[in-house]
Amino acid sequence: MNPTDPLDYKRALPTIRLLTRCFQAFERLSNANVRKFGLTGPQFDILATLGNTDGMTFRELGERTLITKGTLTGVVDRLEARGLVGRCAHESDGRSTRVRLTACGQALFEQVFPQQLAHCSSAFDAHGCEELAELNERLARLLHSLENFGGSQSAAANNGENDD
Amino acid sequence: MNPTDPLDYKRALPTIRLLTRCFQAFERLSNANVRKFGLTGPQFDILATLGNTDGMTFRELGERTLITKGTLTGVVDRLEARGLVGRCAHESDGRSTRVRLTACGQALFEQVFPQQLAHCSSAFDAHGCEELAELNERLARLLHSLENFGGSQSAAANNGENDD
DNA sequence: TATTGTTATACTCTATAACTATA
DNA sequence: TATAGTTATAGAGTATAACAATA
Repeated sequence: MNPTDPLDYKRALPTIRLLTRCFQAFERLSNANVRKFGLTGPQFDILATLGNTDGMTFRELGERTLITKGTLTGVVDRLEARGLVGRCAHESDGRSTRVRLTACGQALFEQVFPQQLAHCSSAFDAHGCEELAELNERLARLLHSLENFGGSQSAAANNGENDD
Repeated sequence: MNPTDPLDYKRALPTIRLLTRCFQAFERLSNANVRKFGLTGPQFDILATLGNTDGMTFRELGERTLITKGTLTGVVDRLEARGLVGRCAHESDGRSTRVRLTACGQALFEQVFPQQLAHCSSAFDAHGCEELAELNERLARLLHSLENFGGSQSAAANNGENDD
């Protein structure tokens, strides 16, 4: 049972199942909370990515949230229609648009983000810091493999940096 | 830094980010392959869940794939329109419908499932069996917390048992 | 009354590609 | 020519709730 035996194509199956189920369980938890604020998952992602920044271009926003440009226009449209984000011209590149939170969007971000984090984090209460740290190490290694696999996959996305 | 300190609401954030990014990276990998067969993610889920079974009711299929009944009708409709699954009356309960793979669906399952598994598993090649086993242990513990959190969350789903 | 599955509604996201305007 | 973002199209999944048939 060589760990890199190409014939043993089933060895990753338990990991795949667990990863999927963990994420789905987390997402249910997360979405149920986010929807109370009238936000969808992608909308919250954008709010969280724009929070505590000067705003960013569609391209940057797309790279961070893994939403493609055509879709992003629609999602941002809906947030703009609700007065949560605004578009403004880029200072130096006439092709670019900068998206940023409005005062209203910033207020919502400040209300939702910590509350959302607290809500989701409480599901991790049974797990000590060391346990999480070890899990993180292993997930980080796996992430590296998954993102660099094949080469046809697009460059690693670097999701939001908000940590307050 | 008490591991269960309720005030430390940010301690789970790195885990949440890694879990999300791992799953997204895996899903890109998985979906890219599945789409070559003209299947969407949910459609493949259903195919994989029905494979090597006698079929099952909508309720059971919904519990395993985490797709709600209204949506499930639509997804099954599309698979049925392509001749991959069929509906038949339940033997003992007149309210129930049994969904099962057609010969054509079974053939597609046998073609796609192992190939998909091999495709996805190769992204795990750099990880030894012991490393995966430890990751699995930790994910299983986390899954238990996530699925049992709050109590308002529905019972744990038990995704497919296909392992061939 | 409760459950199974269908139907209906309305929306959000997705993939894809053509298009514009700038660079 | 290449890039940034918009528009158009067509579909597919989602949440929600009302509904019919059966238990």
